[in-house]
Amino acid sequence: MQYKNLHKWNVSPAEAIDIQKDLRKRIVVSHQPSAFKNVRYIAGADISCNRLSPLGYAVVVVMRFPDLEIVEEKWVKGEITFPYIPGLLAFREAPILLKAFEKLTIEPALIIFDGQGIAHPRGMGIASHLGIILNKPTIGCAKSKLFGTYKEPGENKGDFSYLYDNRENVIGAVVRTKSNTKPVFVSIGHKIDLQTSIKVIQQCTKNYRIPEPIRLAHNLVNRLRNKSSVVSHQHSEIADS
DNA sequence: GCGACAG
DNA sequence: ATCTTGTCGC
Repeated sequence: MQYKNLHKWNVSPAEAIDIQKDLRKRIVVSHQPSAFKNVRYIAGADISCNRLSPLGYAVVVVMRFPDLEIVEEKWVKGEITFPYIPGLLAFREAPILLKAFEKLTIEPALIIFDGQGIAHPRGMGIASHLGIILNKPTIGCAKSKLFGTYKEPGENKGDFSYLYDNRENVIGAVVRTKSNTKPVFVSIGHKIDLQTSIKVIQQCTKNYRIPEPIRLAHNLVNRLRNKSSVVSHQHSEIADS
């Protein structure tokens, strides 16, 4: 999968904020839900990092839609250097995620990210940021809130409420993907509308709170990290003995 | 000054 | 996110 480098990543937090403010103007908000009637492939992406080393993994899983069969999985191992700073998640995760996207041979019509889209202090969460760079429709689906106010949605699967910024604008939705379970925070990433985003998230959710594309990406990234920790443990045992 | 704060 | 033990519910 191809993309254009729009800016550098090894920047200071202040420079990162300037980049986000600049990219904000380039978000495309779609108003045509019907445009996704013939979606064939949906991707989910996630990373995993070790507390002790800068080495981490990134995974992209592509699934056929709407049957959600896995059609491609790509992963990379690499350094994750930028620290986690609320509001600057993309600067930590995007560089290694892009390396995984480079390996994709199947072009997904839509990508779901584990994090916010426009439901962000500067309207530039990781889903919007990577949507612009990859030039693809994207959705942000986070496990918790970063920004905005909302009322708790109903307790049944399918119930949702809206997320608002401090001027009463709708910036996302709080969606109950599983009954009696914490909701997820859905927002537009790029080139999509909120109604479609909610619908896609619901159609990608089976028996778990987290929609399948990012749930499986998360699973794989953790399997990779655990596998490598077993190997290094064996090495240390050999060294100790 | 204080609380909130994706992963 | 990661680490980490038991515990509550479907």
